Amino acid sequence: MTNYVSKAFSQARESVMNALGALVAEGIFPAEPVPAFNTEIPADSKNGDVSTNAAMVCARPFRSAPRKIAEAIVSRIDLSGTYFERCEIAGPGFINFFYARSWYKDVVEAVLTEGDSYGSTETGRGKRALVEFVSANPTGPMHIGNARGGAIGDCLSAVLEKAGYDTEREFYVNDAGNQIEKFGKSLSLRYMQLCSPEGQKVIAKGLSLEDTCREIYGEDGNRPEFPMPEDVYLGMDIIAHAKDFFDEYGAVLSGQEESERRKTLVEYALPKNIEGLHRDLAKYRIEYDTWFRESSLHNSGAVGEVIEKLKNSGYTYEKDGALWFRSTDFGDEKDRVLVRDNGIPTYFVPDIAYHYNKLAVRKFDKAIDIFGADHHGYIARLKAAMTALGVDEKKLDIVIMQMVRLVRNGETYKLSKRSGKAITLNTLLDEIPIDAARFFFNLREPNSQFDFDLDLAISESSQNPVFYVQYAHARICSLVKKLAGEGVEPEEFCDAYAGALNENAELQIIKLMASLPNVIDSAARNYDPSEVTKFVLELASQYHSYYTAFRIMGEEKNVLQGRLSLSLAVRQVIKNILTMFKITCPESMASDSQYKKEH
RNA sequence: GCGCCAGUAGCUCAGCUGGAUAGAGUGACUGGCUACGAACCAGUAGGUCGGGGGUUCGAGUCCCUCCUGGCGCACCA
Repeated sequence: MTNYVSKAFSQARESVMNALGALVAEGIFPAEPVPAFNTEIPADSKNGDVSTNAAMVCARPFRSAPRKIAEAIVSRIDLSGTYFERCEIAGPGFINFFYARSWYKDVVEAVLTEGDSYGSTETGRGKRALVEFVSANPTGPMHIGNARGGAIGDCLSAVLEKAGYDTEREFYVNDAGNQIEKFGKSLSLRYMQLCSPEGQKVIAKGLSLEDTCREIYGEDGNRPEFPMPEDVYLGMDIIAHAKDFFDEYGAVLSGQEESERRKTLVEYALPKNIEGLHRDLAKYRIEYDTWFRESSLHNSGAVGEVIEKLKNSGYTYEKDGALWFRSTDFGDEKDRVLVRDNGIPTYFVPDIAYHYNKLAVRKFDKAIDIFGADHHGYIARLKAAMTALGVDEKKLDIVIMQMVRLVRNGETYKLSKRSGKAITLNTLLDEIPIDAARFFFNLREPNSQFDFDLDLAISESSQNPVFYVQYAHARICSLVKKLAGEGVEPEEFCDAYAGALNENAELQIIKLMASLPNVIDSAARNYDPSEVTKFVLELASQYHSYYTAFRIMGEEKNVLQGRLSLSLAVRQVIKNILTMFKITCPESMASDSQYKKEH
């Protein structure tokens, strides 16, 4: 798994350093330490394939003009044994290196021989990463924000895997605490409303579930006859659970204690909801390694232990009957309550126990959470707690994902879970292709807010960039088939074929493909899968352009085989990326006539 | 008021640790299928990189300040 960009970079740096060493030895330059200098790929290929600013940063210590230094370096530089055929001075003092043919040949060969594993790196080898994402409350269906979080989390996991990390995906199930209390309260209220005389009247009509709900509660689920308190869920899904239970067991719970009724209803509805989360996420092609239950932390005593550990750490105190964590000692804005004055721990405590479990118990080298932007204030206190517990907080990384604003007919929707009016993940996936959703949500970096235009996503999903990439792949498949029909099969890539790749467009494509390992590493380091998405879009774009400008069939043999090998390499790279993102990689697109009929 | 994130073409956004002439898509306009797939390509038009200071060989990128927008600032999760 050679990285040809990195290899060329280090060759360039080494030859510059050797030249500088010689110049200093000859007394031409003072024996000052060489400052750190950059090696980079210039934006414009006219400025070479690899460029360094070494001469410019040496200007000050050597007390000489950058261009003069560059000239001296170039006069002493030895490029034999490197991938470069020459170098030259340009602009204010850049030294620009130009690849020899052997570099291009080796890159194409590497893509073809490494095949499905091309692009993988060993950066994270031996390290275990845990990515926790979505972790939607099991009290209701998932919404469009979870769709973004799911796509980002799953594709980020894939990026980390490519970068060599032993990666696990995890869903944290909040099956305990206040949310569940609220869930039980909501279920109980709805159930009792169904048992009431007004409810019974409607049920007697034997309508469908949906119509029953509308008839009883109106469109928004909140009719004045059935007032609902502030702290309950109003969504139709709650009503549906209550109705299902009623249909199965009738009014058996109406005479029971409120707490008993809530418990029974939660035990009835929660597993169904969790099953629904599994189902919807599987449909979205997300498979978790672990579904971690919050309740397990309570049952195992881990929550109590964490309180003890924090007390022993000395970073807690009691005030107003509550137990506080001195998180300001670690840079948090204010201290936080761990245990309320009523003796019940806040949500913070099981969350500390959970992250302690990830890092100290299960010993992951990296624990990565995908948070919605509304939780960003939570990061400081969580890291503070890790530090207080003696866990290296640098192992905990939080990716902040900005909220999705839903736009329909030019209007923005306010997502409200309480009212139950949010667009569910399931609805979204019914309306737009999964390929498109997974790609679309990884088009921008997580920490950028963007509008999700539902009209656009539905009516013009064929314009989604994912089709552009898939089309490039299908085109190459089609080309290979066509050639096979003419009796032309791809042959092993050799010097003669490589030598026929002379067009600038061809060399650019090869350079782009060579950078995939760097893109993977960068995306893993920045926790940003969109870097990979942008890369594959750029590759598809360059290939489409190339394909239109140059012919392959009917060309002289070396040219034909050279271009065919290049095309096969492009196809391989596209396939590797789409596959890692769990996006289908079609060998043919729907036929043109069929496409036009549909649009 | 305090904190986090952002402001780049009409719209949606790229722009890697400061680098050479700021780029795509989309919309508008103009061309290209008897052609390896036109879900494609080529071209034209569109910019005071929110405003103002500063740092240096060099700033969309770093620092300060102001303006605007999003999100937070619970003994909710």
